[in-house]
Amino acid sequence: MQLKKQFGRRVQQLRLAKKITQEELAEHVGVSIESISNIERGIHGPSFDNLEKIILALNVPAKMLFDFDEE
Amino acid sequence: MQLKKQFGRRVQQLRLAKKITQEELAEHVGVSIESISNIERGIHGPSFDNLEKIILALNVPAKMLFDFDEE
DNA sequence: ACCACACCCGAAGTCTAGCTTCGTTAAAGC
DNA sequence: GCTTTAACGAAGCTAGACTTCGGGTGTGGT
Repeated sequence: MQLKKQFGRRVQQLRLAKKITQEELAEHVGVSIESISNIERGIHGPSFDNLEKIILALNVPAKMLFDFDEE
Repeated sequence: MQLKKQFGRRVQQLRLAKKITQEELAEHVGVSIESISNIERGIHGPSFDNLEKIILALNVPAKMLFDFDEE
């Protein structure tokens, strides 16, 4: 429950750093914009396959998405 | 596909570092021993809720489970 | 004032894959 | 030879990831 929210905030931070919209990220990942919205708000986490796609779309090392200290 | 295997190996490494068996980890996480076995072999990744429980069970920061460089 | 954009937020339904329970096999240690 | 640990397959269940609908909010541009 805690982790989803922390992860969601991290996705949003890295997405904004890339200056792309939720819709653009959704297209790159291959999911709906609502799914990205839900992930960023911590409603639910991504599947492991989509986690990998998010990492590729944001072009960051995996551990950066779980590095909550350097927010 | 790539990520599940890397993640699985990392779980095994950190579990062995704690000197606990798959069965003990399974009990702490609250899943079956086969599920832990499948995760470590990269058959499937954990759900986000169980990912959080794995982090707690191994007592490591989340990013350490995705830090594949320091294997 | 109006429109477009970006996003939040439900509700309700679909469906994948995470998880389970069976069973078998095999290596390592004592 | 017994026990422990873990790999591995198959088959079924189910939670939750994901979807589509619809409505709402705030901002910036013209």
